[in-house]
Amino acid sequence: MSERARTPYILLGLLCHEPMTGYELNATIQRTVGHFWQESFGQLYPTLKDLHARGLVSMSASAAGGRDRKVYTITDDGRAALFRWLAEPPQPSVVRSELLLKVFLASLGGVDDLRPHLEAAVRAANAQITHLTAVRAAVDAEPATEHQRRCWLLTVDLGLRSAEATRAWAERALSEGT
Amino acid sequence: MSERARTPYILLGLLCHEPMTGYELNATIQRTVGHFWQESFGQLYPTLKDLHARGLVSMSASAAGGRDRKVYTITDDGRAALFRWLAEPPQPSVVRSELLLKVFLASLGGVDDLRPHLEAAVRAANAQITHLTAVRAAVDAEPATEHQRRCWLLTVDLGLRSAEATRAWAERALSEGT
DNA sequence: TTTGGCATGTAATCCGTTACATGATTAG
DNA sequence: CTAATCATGTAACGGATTACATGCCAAA
Repeated sequence: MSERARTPYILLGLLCHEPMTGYELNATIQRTVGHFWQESFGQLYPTLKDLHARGLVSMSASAAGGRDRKVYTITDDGRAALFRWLAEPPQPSVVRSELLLKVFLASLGGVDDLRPHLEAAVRAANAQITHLTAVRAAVDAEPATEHQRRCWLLTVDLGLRSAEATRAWAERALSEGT
Repeated sequence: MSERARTPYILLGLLCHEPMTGYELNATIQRTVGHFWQESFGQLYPTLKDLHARGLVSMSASAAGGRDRKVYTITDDGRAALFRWLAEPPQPSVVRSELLLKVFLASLGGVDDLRPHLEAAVRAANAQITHLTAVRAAVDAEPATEHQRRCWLLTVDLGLRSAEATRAWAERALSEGT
């Protein structure tokens, strides 16, 4: 398993809760950590295959009713690998904001070019706030321990703070006439 | 020029101000937009070559004193391509926070594993705030128009707000005992 | 003289997305 | 019947990083 790949760990982490298919893993990722993490099937399935080859997950295929279904279960080795990774300091995320790049370069041209971008940013931030507020409400309904819910809410909370910061920033920029 | 590549535009944008070498472009990127954008030489030099092949920049090589030096200047075509791109709605940035992933998965294991990560996040946010405060002070010393400075400060401002939001979040998480 | 800054580039690798390809089941 | 959901995968491509390779100039 390569050093920099992180897809394996989100999969191992979710499989720690319960065995799942690749399809279900994808849905769970979107539902729980979708606001700060995403995977594609093109990445997910090969990683699952690799994890299985390395013995970090076990797999039970059932072509029940003709529909393919491969349920993956985490192994002790998988759990050990996950916890080793969790203890390592997280790599700082690479930020690359196309919005800020266009804001920076807006000094070159007409100011009016910037307004639609900022207005879109406000709309996006509002949508994100709406979404995360709904997620926050939904967390309580989840069948999980108090501790699990608190960790999850923590991630939602930073998402909300970031979205609110972005909204406030964009609104101020708009009101100042850029 | 491929649809998704954005490296060409940061280069064209900076070359709009003044002709530069690849080496100088890299330094300028770090100094001005380093807090939300970064490039590597491995990406920069080939892109410059490509831009030249497409006539979006012109190049004058001078082996003055034995030291290689290729100064790139933006062309009218380059300026046109840049402004077309600037008018397009910015693509939302892909966020993938390893910190939040570990926070989310911390529900699985010991709470103590999370503390060092959060403390590191506070330190990183503080360092970022110190850095951006210095940048903000330095912008005034730059030889640029008022409008240019305002656009630049706008990007610094969002960086500061984000860093402050992250710091407040991490400190609260720590004080709540996770 | 040696370190650090200036200066340019290539090769290997890789993580990841998008598009493609296929098919069963279920609800309306 | 048909659309949405469940379900699994491959191939092509691509942007980007890292490591490698080279060499001059100036200052300490």
